[in-house]
Amino acid sequence: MSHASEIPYRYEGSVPVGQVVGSYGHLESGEESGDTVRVAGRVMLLRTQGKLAFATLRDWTGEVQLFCLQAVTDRFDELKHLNLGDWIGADGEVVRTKRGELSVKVASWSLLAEALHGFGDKWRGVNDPEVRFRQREVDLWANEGVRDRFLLRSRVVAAIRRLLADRDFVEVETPVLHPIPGGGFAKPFVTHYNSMHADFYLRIALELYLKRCVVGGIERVFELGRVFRNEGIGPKYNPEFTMLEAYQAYADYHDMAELQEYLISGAALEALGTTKLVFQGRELDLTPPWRKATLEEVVEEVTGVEVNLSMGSDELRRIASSLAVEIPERFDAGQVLTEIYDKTTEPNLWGPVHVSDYPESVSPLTRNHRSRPGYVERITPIAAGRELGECYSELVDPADQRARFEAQVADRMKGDDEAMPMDEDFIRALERGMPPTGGIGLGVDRLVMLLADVHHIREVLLFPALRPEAGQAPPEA
RNA sequence: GCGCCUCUAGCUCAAUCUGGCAGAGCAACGGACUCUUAAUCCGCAGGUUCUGGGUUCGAGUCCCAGGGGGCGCACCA
Repeated sequence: MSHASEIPYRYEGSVPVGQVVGSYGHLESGEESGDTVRVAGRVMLLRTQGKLAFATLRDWTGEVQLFCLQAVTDRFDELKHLNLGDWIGADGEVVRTKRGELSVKVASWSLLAEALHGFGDKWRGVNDPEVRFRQREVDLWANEGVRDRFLLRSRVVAAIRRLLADRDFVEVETPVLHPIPGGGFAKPFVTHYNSMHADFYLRIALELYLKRCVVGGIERVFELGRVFRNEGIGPKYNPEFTMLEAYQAYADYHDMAELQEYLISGAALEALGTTKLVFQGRELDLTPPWRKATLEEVVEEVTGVEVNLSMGSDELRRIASSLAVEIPERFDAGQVLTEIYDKTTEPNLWGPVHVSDYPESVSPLTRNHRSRPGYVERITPIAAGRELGECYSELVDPADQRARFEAQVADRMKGDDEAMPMDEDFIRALERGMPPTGGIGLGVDRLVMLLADVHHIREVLLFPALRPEAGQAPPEA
């Protein structure tokens, strides 16, 4: 039996439940306020008792009890037969019951939506991951804390925008469809543009277009957007994720490390009210300034082994082997050094710490170090054993950039399918003159994971990537 | 891609180890109840135990194959 025809098109004047609870905390048990309010939300629990009924009504600001009396409440018998999960709106006086529960004593009410499917065990909700992630709407209202986590995410993103605006950064939107994938190391998704008879790539990074904005005179520019990487799914990996990149003219990587601290600690402060948090049971203090250390220093701290790029490839490979780190044949000394750091050190840095100065061969868009040959000016902010982002002194010399791309193309020929292709458009932009510029990248999902204290990226993505459901054929089979 | 684990009522889970009538709570349905708080009480109903095959007098349970899902590894800057 459908009640669709009863559902109004509009429901006016309802007050957030949290506001009702906040405003009438002073009522004594058994006291009636004399004030009538209208509330709306989902019926979470229903306790009927003859000529009395109590319902728990939840909206996105909180819960309040509905107190219903046969003698007072319209359509009382109908109300007693609502389903858990139905949406209703109710008008009534704010009272506190004899047993002390703040309530709306319902005079009249309207059905606003019917829940035709159950929503799991009323105490334990739904555990099945298949339901939690494929039918997230169920997870959002059946499981404690899930919706709050996404509200937290929203606050983090809003905070990042505001903090950047406060430093005069301008937000832009650049193409998602790229003729040449660039700006990072990753396998792209390929798509086809019918009217151009050409393949395009979903972007793997924002970098190259944003730098062209700087060349064009947008001196502080950022984009907060989705990027796509054709990779496996894991606790920290989803094939599409949200990345912040920001570029600032006249700044170097130290300035950008400071910007990272400002954004990360500022987002924590705005979203959580503090920069001192607990992640997976361990304290983490994001209050700036963060410690700075070179890559070699942190490797030595964690492993007790001294490493240095000037040791050369053979010596570094011997060290890697002694630390049980496997190294692919094609790696050069810089890649070996970075691999040792990635495998042995980074997961053990609780931080927060800025790890600085990476080998040139792993950073083809980054400017050479001003005093350390073979290195580039790159800092990675690490907290809780994870990389939150990147900070760079950007490479601005077009000739150098061309040489780096050529080295990448050579790697690609050797079988590295994540090495960057040549991008002539980008080089031409640099040839028009790019001022000294600092850049950052920040993984928004991983930042939210840290602040929300969850260990799986699925918990901070509303609709994480899942295998297509069996039996769900694509539109064009 | 490799390894491990898992699949029982709408939901959350027992029964599986050690083969012997497939169960409970919640939800649903019917009823009682004027202060409940995961209300309580009475009643009723609910199953292709993921699928297929095998062993056995007898399989939810053991074996094989397949499927869904999870976790780990690999991939992943």
